[in-house]
Amino acid sequence: MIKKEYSQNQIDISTLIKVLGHPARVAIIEHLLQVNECICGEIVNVLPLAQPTVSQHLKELRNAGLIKGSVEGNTICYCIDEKGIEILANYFNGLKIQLEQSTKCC
Amino acid sequence: MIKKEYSQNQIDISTLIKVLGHPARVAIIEHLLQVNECICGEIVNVLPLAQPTVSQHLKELRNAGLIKGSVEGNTICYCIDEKGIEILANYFNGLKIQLEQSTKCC
DNA sequence: AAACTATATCGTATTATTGCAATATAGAAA
DNA sequence: TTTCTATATTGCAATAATACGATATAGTTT
Repeated sequence: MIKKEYSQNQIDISTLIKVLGHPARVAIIEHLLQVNECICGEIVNVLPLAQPTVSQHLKELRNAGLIKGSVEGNTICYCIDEKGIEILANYFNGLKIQLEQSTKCC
Repeated sequence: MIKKEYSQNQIDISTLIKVLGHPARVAIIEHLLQVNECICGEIVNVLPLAQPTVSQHLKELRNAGLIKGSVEGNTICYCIDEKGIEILANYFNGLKIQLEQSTKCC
């Protein structure tokens, strides 16, 4: 019995991944990618969700470092935080490369 | 009010992403990557979880197309399914590339 | 066939996530 | 300063995810 606990990396990356494990948050990222930046209200209009729910999803994305929001007077302008996306892209690319180098299995 | 529903792609990719949004399932993938292939029992020994729980996580990974399991007599040999990993790697790499091509924001 | 081993499934308790109405906050406009 | 507009927060109900003991299944060994 080895019974290792999860490594900090495993916890960190799964926590980050989890944030995009919801269609609303994927839709937000994809919308921001299309329009480059937009105010919160636009996202509320685009998604099939009420304003408080969108606000909640935006908060999670922000906490995770996947989007940034900057206050502009009355409104808040959101855009993608490249760093978060890059961490994810690098992680999965790393897995893919390791896979390519390993021998075929069962 | 535009209020679009999620696209099928958004639903599919978020569903796939979600499967890796748990440290146990990340740990399983990473272990399989290290050892190339192994029987279920080994994963039970490595993770800090009871056998039924591991079995459940393996099922989810398998249903999502992230691992494959082949029966070998009494035991089941699991290994990574490259296709699932590749879908994820490609998705995030696509986001990253689109980001690099877009202009800086707020 | 009886006992053993490896894995899966069932049932269920616990906890986490999601969604939203109601409300708070804070800047903008009147 | 009142009203309006944009966003956040609170409280809570509904649902989903997680973990595991108990048990089922199926191959293996004796």
